[in-house]
Amino acid sequence: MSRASDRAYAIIRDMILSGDLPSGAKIGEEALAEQCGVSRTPIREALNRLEAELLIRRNDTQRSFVADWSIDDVEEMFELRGMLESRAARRAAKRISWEQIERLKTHHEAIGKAIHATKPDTHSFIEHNHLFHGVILEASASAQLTNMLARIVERPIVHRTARNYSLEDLERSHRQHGELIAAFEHHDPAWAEAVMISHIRRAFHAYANVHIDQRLPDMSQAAE
Amino acid sequence: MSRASDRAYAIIRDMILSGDLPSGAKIGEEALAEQCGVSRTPIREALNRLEAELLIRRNDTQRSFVADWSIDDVEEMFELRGMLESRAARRAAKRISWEQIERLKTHHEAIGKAIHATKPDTHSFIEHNHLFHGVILEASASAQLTNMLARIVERPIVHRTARNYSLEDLERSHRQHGELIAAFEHHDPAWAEAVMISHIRRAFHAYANVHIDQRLPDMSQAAE
DNA sequence: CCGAAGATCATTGTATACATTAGGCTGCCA
DNA sequence: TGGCAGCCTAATGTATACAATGATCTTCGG
Repeated sequence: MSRASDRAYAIIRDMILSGDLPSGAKIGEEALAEQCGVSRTPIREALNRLEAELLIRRNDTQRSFVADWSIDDVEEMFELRGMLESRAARRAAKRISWEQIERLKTHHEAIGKAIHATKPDTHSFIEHNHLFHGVILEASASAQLTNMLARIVERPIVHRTARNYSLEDLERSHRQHGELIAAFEHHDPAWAEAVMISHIRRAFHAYANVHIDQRLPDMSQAAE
Repeated sequence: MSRASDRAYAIIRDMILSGDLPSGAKIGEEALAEQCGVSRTPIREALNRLEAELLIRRNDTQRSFVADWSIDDVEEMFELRGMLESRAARRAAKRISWEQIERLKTHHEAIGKAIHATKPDTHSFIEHNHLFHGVILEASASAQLTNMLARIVERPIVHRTARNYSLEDLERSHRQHGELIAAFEHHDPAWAEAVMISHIRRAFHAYANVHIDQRLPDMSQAAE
């Protein structure tokens, strides 16, 4: 997209993700325009995008606020992501090319290095993890899945999840990626789908354990 | 949303749905502004919304075109809709109130009347069908499901599907709605989910039979 | 003293003018 | 004659000014 509105989008999103703009905070277009150094026009475009991604809510009179995510929202988000990503994996398994599998392996190795550095390189992990899933989405060849998942993956929780992974979590995630690659090499949709479901659900529980010690959600309903 | 940008959105969407703007047609902001009687600013907002709904595509240089939907895209759309709506139905079954069930019954009756009028009232059918599914979405109490389905339901194919329903299709749809209400009255998530899946898949096949006589898609893979 | 109504202020919606950039046309050169 | 280069045109991106609308504060009446 355009330069200014993209910058504004990135800046505002980071302000929300970093907690600089706390949940429920009022968002004024003019104030943001000043902070971002652009006019209100690109700010408005950025706010529309952020609203579509549910990072921002608007009250009945179009005033914007930072959305607050309850634990139930987070759980629902992970489940939707699981549905969509597993479906993408199934489609990808039928269509993925050897070139795409090679790229998966490249990111897979990079993640391995990031984990086993003297100190785990979380930033590199997140980066290549994102690219890894991006290749699968590309291989799924579904504009609609891509469209929907794009809105989910950039959300606060997904970022904070990986940041709080233990070494064990990181290694488990890495192993699951390896399993996904194997499923793709065999072009086995059911296998890829199953691994992906497991992968996302594991991520949810890693998040839940860190962020809500007091409440272990009853998964018997949700996970079924 | 705002008055002018909403009107612009509705006008442009109708131009696409009616085929006035055919697939692949170039979309110029200024030309549309003139046709809609507003300035480019609300037009741009409308185009962003339509792009998010995949009714419009943008090339690498931000120029807009009417998206073309292949039969595979349509199939994928129905499957995504099935996933999301069945999930909404499951959630709704756990949470739906008697007041909401009453509203479902109201729309159910209205649909019945629309079907059995001297000449089936397609417009009324579509309207109350939309409201019926809207109540379920409301009862699901998931902002994220609502958000995602809102983008899908307004798409060209969904509209054209009902328009081409035979009397038999209409009655079958009506019966399935009745079944859904029963599932909700018993607060049975599995039942509601199953009926909804069947409901959406039936809609897909009704669409496919009308629009592609030449190719009956191999559902063994997709439906699975 | 409390409540309601009106005015003022703040914020968002729209229009227009300007900047920037991609695409195309024409003319020159090989 | 074909291809490339530079200008020209058209379309999008951004800023700013203005309009409309909702919120808040003040004041007047009960």
